[in-house]
Amino acid sequence: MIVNLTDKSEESLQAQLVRQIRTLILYGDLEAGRQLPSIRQLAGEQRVSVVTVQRAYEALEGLGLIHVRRGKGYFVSELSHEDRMTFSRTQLLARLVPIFRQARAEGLEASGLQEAVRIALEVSGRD
Amino acid sequence: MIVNLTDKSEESLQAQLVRQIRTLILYGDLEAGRQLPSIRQLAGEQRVSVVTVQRAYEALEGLGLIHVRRGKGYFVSELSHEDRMTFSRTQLLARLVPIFRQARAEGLEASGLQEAVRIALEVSGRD
Amino acid sequence: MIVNLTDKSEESLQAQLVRQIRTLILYGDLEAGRQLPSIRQLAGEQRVSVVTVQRAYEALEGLGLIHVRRGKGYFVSELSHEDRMTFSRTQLLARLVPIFRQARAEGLEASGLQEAVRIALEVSGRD
Amino acid sequence: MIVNLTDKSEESLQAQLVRQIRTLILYGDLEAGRQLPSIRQLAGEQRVSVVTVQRAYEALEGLGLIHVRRGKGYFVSELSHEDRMTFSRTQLLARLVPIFRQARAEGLEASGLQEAVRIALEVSGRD
DNA sequence: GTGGTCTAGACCACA
DNA sequence: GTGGTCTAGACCACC
Repeated sequence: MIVNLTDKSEESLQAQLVRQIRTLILYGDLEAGRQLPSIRQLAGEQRVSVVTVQRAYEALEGLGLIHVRRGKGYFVSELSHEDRMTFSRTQLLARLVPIFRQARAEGLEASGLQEAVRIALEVSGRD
Repeated sequence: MIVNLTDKSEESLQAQLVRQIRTLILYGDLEAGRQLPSIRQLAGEQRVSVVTVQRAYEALEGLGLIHVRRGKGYFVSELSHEDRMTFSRTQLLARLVPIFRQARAEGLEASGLQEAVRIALEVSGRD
Repeated sequence: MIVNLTDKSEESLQAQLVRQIRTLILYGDLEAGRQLPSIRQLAGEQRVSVVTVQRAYEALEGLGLIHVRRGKGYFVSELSHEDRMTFSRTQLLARLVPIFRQARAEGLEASGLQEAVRIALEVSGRD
Repeated sequence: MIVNLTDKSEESLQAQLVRQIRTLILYGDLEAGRQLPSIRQLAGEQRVSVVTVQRAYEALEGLGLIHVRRGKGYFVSELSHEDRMTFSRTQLLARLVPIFRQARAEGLEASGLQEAVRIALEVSGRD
């Protein structure tokens, strides 16, 4: 499983793990039912503490994206394509709303907001 | 100057100060050239450590929104309406792009993104 | 013999085996003197390790519900109907007391306790 | 703050902390708004790891019984007497139902259940 | 001072 | 082998 961790980011290692694995699952690179690397294995590979990986896995479990089978390991949960899209859209919405509120509070008009959104959509679509 | 701080938020006091003062300036409630409350005064009013205010002011200075005059205090920098809009839009853009990238990485199509944006714009407009 | 195991429960496989076989015996589905499936057979049927079944049988033996005959296998022990009821009631009592103690320590009055018990009895009786 | 930990119990240290502090709060020994001992202090006093205390505090926060103020510490949340009773009753109910179901599955009649409950209530009320 | 995060070991129950 | 729990250190941002 491919993840890239850096301690130069202001995002914690745990958070980086959660975000990246979340992406792998939602995008479909980790299909439902597949076993995740064991806590110890991933910790070893990524040179992080077991506790860090464990907490990341617990967080993903809390999101309903993975589940644990005692003595077996962690597995990707069953999510329909629709489930995944709904999940992504909900999370996206939760992040956008406060940002738009802030921008509005600073005096940006709807037209300015839309312009910024248009550019951001375009920029994010490249590369 | 009206700010509302709470130590129940997960946003740090410093971050709350920066965000709220930034909003006051960009929205125009604090016009250019006006003096900000002294560090000690604001700290006293808000029951907050001097260091917290100090660092918040430094952050705003780094953003180019305020400047210090030795021995006088902090003042709101000159920004044309256009400057303010540009500033807001730039900051907005910087926050939106990584979010959209993440959503795209999770498989959300342009149509799904736009749908979420449409809803978020509407929701954020109510207040 | 009918048991249902799942590795999605937080109850260990061993504990699930003990609880379910215990129920079969106490309810009378497994009459006294009857031979239990061999360790290997049950392990095979249930896709579970031999060790898991072994330990479950040992636990049931410790409870006095089954006994082993060297070279023959495990058998359901002789228990009169009254014995079974006494056993169930004793086990029930042992589980209820600490729970009630805890609730009392949290300030629940006798009336509140009884109300909760009344509801729990009703809810557990449906299905 | 008085807690008693033992590593002889099969209950984890974390769980013991959660249960005991929960009791102190619900019973009213720790009144609303009061600051809990700092993670480090409690860890030192009780000779447990900081992480153990931290996870216990996080669990209590998840239950809504305490909350954290950054850089200040953990504090007991505001709960009306009624809130506390509701909380206790709900938790109690959640523990009783599966126990009663199990007893019923083993053939205990309503009368037997009630008899056991009666005795348990009495026993738990002594000392 | 506070909590938040992290490390590198360790022991346990369970499979 | 797996996860669950624990320890005893450590560094950081924040107050």
